Amino acid sequence: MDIGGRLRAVRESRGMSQRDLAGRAGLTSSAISLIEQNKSSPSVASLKRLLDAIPMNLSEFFSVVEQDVVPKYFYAPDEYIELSPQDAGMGDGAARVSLRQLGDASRHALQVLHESYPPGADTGPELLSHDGEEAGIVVSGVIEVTVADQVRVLNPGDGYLFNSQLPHRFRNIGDVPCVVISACTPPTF
Amino acid sequence: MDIGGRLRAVRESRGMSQRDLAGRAGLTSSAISLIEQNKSSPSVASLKRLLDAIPMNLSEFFSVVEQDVVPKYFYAPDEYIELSPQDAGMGDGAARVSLRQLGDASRHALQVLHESYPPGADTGPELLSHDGEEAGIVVSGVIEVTVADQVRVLNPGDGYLFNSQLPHRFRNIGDVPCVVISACTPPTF
DNA sequence: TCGTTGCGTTCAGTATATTTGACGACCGGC
DNA sequence: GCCGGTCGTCAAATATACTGAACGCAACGA
Repeated sequence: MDIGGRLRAVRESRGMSQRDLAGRAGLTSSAISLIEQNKSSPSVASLKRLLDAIPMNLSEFFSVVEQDVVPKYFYAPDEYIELSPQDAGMGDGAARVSLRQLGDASRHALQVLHESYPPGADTGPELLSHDGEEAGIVVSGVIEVTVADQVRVLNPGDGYLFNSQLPHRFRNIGDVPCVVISACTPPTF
Repeated sequence: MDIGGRLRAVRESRGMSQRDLAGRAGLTSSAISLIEQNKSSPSVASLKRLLDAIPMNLSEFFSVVEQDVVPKYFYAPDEYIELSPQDAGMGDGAARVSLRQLGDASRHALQVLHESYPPGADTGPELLSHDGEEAGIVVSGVIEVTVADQVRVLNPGDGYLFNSQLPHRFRNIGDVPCVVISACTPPTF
């Protein structure tokens, strides 16, 4: 939790001096100096004023991600990571569901999956996970989705978007596999 | 910036009392009471101790989105919001690109798009945006993607995943439209 | 060699966050 | 009614963040 180092990096990347930033944020350069040396821990109110002056929001500020040494941006189908429905918190009825994940989610803020549900597949009520959000679009086939107390049958082109904390369930009620491309943030498994 | 209300909501969703949380976080319940009433603005150090005890990380804490009164989870194709390539920071070569967005991204942490690039479409080098990440999977057609100094041609099933701060560009170099389902976090336009 | 300008840091004093200890309100059991 | 327990809040004391005025340093030009 190197708040000071992070603040200094952000400030310098904007080409501001401590006094510049102090002026815009309505603080003093002394305070910024102490914060950047981790000699004081700013109140949220003060940190927000600093970030407003940069500008950057608090959520961004705290979600620093390391960059790969040789960054990898592209993935062929056979490079996807196969996830087990179990790890994803799905029930026994989802044993044959294919979950293929783009890249290494543990190193990213965004998790994208290529999901294929065979006919009859049923995730069962999934365990609650993080505070993140989940969304997806149906590419082919038909799937019944339950979120909290709502049930809907989604056709190709339809989508869903909800808070991951809500109980949710996917069932392929058709007779052909259903392919869905989905995204979560932050990664939940 | 209702830090207090947010903290109270999170604490109560975990079924903790102020004293419970105080015990686990090494603070006192009085401090929590004042913070929840927005009568004091916690230092980042204190807030982190509180969130560690919940547990939740700072980034998640600050990326709060309002929940609809009657929450909407499902979207038909005609309910998608049509975005203009201009607003997305794309160049003139992308005028005919179709960008259809799931839900109202300004109220969510996750933005999912159904994108269709006609033959010859070219976004040009896109403007840098937030600190978030961008990812997607090609559904049909062929597209050339440039990220920083890397160029790749992606076929159906291929995907991409990179930090939104990197310069990036999409070009449909085939002779049929290319459909991509993409996700960003946090929403950038 | 100066004086000036701009940088980050330090220090004593002030404002504010946090603790300690107490209060009233509520609830279930007797 | 009257407990014992738990809840959130409040008031005074203490710890800590922040201010305002210094300091030392390096770069630049007269």
